[in-house]
Amino acid sequence: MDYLQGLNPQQRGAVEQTKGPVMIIAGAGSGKTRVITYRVAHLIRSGVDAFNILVLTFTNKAAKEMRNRITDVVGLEAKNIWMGTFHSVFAKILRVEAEKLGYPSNFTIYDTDDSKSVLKAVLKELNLDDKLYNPNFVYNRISAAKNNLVAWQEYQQNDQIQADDFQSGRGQIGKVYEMYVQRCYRAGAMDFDDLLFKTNELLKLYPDVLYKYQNKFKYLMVDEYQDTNFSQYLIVKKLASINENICVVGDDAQSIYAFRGANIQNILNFEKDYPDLHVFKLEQNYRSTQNIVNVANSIISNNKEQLKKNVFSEKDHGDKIKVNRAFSDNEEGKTVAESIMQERTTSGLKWNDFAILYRTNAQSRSMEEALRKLNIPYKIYGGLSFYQRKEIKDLIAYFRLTFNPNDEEALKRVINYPRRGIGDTTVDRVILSAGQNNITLWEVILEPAKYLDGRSAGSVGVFSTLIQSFQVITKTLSAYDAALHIAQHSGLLKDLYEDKSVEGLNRYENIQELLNGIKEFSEREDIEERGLDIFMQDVALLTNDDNDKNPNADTVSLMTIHSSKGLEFPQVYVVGLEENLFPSQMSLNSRSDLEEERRLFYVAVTRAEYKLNISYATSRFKFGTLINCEPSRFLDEIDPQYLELDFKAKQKNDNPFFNDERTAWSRNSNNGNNDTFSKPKPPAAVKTTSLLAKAHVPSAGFAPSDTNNLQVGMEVEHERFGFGKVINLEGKKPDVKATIFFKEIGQKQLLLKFAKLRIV
DNA sequence: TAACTAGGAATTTTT
DNA sequence: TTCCTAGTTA
Repeated sequence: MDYLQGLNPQQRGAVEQTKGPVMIIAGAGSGKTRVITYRVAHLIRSGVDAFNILVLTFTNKAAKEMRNRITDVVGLEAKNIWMGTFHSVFAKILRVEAEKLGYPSNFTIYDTDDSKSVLKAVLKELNLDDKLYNPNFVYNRISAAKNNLVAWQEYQQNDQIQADDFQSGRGQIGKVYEMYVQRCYRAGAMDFDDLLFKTNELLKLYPDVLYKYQNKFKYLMVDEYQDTNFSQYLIVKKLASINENICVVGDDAQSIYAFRGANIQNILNFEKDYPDLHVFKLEQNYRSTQNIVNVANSIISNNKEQLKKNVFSEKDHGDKIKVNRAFSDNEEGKTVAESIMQERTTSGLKWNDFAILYRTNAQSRSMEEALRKLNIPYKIYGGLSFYQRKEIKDLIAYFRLTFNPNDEEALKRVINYPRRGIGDTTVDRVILSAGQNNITLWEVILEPAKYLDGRSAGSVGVFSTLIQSFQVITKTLSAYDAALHIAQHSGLLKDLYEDKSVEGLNRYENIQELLNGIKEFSEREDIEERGLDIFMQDVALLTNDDNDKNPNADTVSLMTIHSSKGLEFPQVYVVGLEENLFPSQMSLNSRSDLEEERRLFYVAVTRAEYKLNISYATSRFKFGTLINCEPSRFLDEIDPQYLELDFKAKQKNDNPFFNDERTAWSRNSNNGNNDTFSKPKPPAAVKTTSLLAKAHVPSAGFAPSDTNNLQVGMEVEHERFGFGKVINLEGKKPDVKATIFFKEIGQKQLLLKFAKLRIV
């Protein structure tokens, strides 16, 4: 049991408590993965059959990493553990049991794009305005319903839900939900939420099936439990209800997916479900310096809803956290890039020791530009995943259609790509005809002469023959040969090959890469069935990092804070700490949303090992227009003793202006320093507040003065830059240039004919 | 049927 | 600002 050495008492307790319900509260950087892997290893070493263990994660990456690490400890036996994402594990079970629910076992899994496309078709058919019935909105509403196990019938009957929908003028959502479900069913397709929803249905309707899996999975572990939704919660609860050997691991402070239906109460209330629960708190942070951990703690202490814990670090105090203020988003990028450049030269770090984290993807642009100017290699994580690229989806749609010709989304995608003369009009006719005759689209296509007029019948006939030929060849060819055949004979490969643009070349290479992936799959020896159909079963559940070409390249990492969860970097830059950006404007309406933003900030801060830089800009471009920004309220919440303010304002004592009345500088008390959201502050914090001067709010009734008689030494107010003193005037009218020292942002040169100045 | 153009929207996103 | 979609025109 050598692996037990080197664990702290809490970690060891969590590993050794293998019986009964266990909750592990794992603070950031507390060695969570290690504990889970050792715990599973320990189960096996203690004689538990690996076949009886189920480990659920949220990402493929986490599952893969965990399996590798368990293999390191217990060897090949690790292969027999059921380990994977909620979606992949239950998709696997659903394929076995599908017929009980009226689905084919090779049902298609619709991704979000497919789902939205179905919704658009339904909205169109119901003649609903898709401004009001925004497909994204409707999708989220239906998704939320499914995640809370509200079926469409119930949705339509629930007074509260109906009242909400009617109040927002969207009374037809229930009807849309119903039709959406029927469309998916007709297409032999389940969406992501269905994989969990239908699993619940299965376990509810078939007690024998439930019993079978309860006995199979005698030991359950769930990672990132704070991110489970109700649907997931109930599956886990049911499966565990006989043996109650359930261990959940999570950190309520890092719950950042409530907006997708995650229910933080699942972890907060776990004790109520299992009164004889063993709780282990992993509180020692092995990742970050004390300063960083303390900053994180001071942030999260502003949240009301949380489990008590005391995260601490025994590392050095480390540097204080630098806070930088920039004039603009570009300036912010420049400062970050220069800082990275300098840090790397002085510290001997590699590029991939640095990460830039932001709240929204749009912020990457200014960072990228600045990095490019300094020739710093970088990589943006997130964005469009490999499997979401158009060309990949196109080819996969051919595969999907081959195995499940009822898959209408796949059909619509490829029926006229590459172009074969089947336009929208023809497709509409097919859809209409299917509706009139109460048959599937595929059945219409199989007999075009019967349902369509001459010209379109011909081209549709060619298409159906093509797909049927694919159905035949996939029966005999290997996955790779079949995939290549389809890529070639569909005309897709040729179409891409003929596009000689850079993007076209890229697309062609992506297809090659997909084919290579399939080739690898066909040659795998650890699985028996290696047909293209088997490859296809999981493909909808693959994402981004399942296809990272060279994960070890030495580049600076750029990503949203959401995608940084679980990662760590020696030096981290968190940018854009501004009101309405972080916290996001959309989160300001409710305490729970704001608390989620704060947890997000907590996640960002705890990514850093020993250097953390935070920055904000006082102005930035948003949708093409320059807007003023105020520093984030989160900055005020940090205990200032851990901060180092890295901008001009800190030299304020040298500045004669600061002897003036303070009122003009410090923010008025209801401005960001909102007592509803933050605790009362010690005096020190108030002082900091004035340092983090927000963008200037013009005095009431601000009106520009006539500046013809402006003299050196006069005090002025600028709409954006605030109050300042004229230091110099040069040039002839009308091109007089004034040098003004602004109290808040420092020296600026302004052309009087443009500048809107009020003489104070 | 296909290419072009103008208008509108634009957090976060493990599956 | 950019990106996407829907509508228009050739």
